Amino acid sequence: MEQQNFMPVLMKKNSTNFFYQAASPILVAADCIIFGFDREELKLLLFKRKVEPFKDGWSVIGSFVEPNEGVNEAAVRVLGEYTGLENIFMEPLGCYGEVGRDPGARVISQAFFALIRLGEEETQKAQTHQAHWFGLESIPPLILDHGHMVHDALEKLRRKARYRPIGFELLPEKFTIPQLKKLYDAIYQRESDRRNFRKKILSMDVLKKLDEKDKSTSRKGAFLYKFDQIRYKEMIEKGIDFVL
Amino acid sequence: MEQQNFMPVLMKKNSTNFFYQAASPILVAADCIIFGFDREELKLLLFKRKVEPFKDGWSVIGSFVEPNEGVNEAAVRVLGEYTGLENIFMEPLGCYGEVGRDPGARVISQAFFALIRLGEEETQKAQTHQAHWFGLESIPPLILDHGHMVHDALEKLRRKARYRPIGFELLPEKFTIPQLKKLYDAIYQRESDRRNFRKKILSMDVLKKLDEKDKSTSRKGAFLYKFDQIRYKEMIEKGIDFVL
DNA sequence: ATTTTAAGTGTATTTTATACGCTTATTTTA
DNA sequence: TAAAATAAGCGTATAAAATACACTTAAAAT
Repeated sequence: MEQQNFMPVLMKKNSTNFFYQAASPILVAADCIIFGFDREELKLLLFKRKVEPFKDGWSVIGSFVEPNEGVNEAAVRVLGEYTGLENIFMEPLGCYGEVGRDPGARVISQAFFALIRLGEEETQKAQTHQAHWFGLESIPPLILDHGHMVHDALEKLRRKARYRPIGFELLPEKFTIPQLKKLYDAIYQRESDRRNFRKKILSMDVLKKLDEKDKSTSRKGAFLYKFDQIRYKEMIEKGIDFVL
Repeated sequence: MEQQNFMPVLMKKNSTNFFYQAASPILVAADCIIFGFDREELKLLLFKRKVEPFKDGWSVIGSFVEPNEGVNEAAVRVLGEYTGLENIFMEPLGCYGEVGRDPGARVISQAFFALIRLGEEETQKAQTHQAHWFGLESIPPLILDHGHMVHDALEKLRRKARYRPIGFELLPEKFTIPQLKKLYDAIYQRESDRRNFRKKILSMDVLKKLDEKDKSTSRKGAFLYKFDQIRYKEMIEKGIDFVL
């Protein structure tokens, strides 16, 4: 935390390595765009910034990368700090590196996007961190280029969800086919055919049917399924596409 | 180039902004994985590193990001410095940010991949910079995590080429359908059906047929085509997929 | 004139996507 | 307690796309 922190990254300060000596260190941030699904709606986690500039503006969560942690590690740390969750699906979104993007300093941000299943606890926990889950339709203006990041994240989520079953990251371990359909319809903001959706997902053979039913949304009840990871890996190895 | 370069990124050195003050700047590099196509084979541009550590090892081209340039700008500069080319197709690949990835210092690398049409000049020019074009089958061991970057770049190229016509970036303005097929077969390392390939690409209606023929590869000669950018943009807007 | 070869055309078959009617299990209500 | 209502689930018919492969053509080489 002291001033000396500005330099330790340069281990060979007085070496003859011209290129490394001439280089200028820059602040690097890891920002996480976090999506959640509460079985009804796709949501985005935002929080009220505590520091200037743009204090009290809405932003995605993030932190500067420490000298002794990798960029991915920093993202995992950030996610843990704000949500208390570990082992969350997360992957890199991109680098935001314009010179003037942060008036506070020259900061480069590596953005990530993460997917979370929302239960009661998660929604509650958000409150305690001055954070809030927003429906996709009601996202407030964001600071810096965070609006841009969120836009890119949504696009990536849509693209990604087509050929990797990341949708499953947003559902509980056991889920029904109508629930899965609802999620995909939320991601793509469309209304797909119930019967064809079922046919397609079942034909992929990556779902394990359970004997239990979920009766929360209909009188008849819908059978619960689990995602079959082993079968999915086989599919990928054989080069079969997963397109929903 | 002087020592003062270490600090200017922090504009508010003595402000009350705790977070920014506590943050540790890090070296940021922009690295470019450059693919080229010489009408026969897909190739990768590598060069012999001039500085320690790993002097004389093969690496992709790159440079540290300057305080007064964006990360993307840095990539464009690097590409220009090494190839003399501008307006090249390039897009971000990802961030490589492990703590120990570069023993010379804590360096985070933002990687990009670029596509270049290879003529005589380009191949010659490479020589002058201690650079060399390698066929994909004969890539030498690379320094640091550059092998990893190249692997990722190839994967991304393959994925990307399926639904964006980036293949056209690798061909001259006028090209024949057999040439285009050869390129896609090189990217995917397969042998697709000549007739079906033609049918598919023509059905997309993004090629403008010219009256000229290219006779360099057959007695009969093959008609030359141009890529119809306007038509392509229309397609994208209508949400039509481009899959080869 | 005949052969050779890549380029180009056409067609038949299989696979996949889409549209949509019908049945089922269960709860509500009449 | 029978009828109505509804989400879940099943099946089938049609359209579109992918694949396989036979055939024709243009021009140079023999």
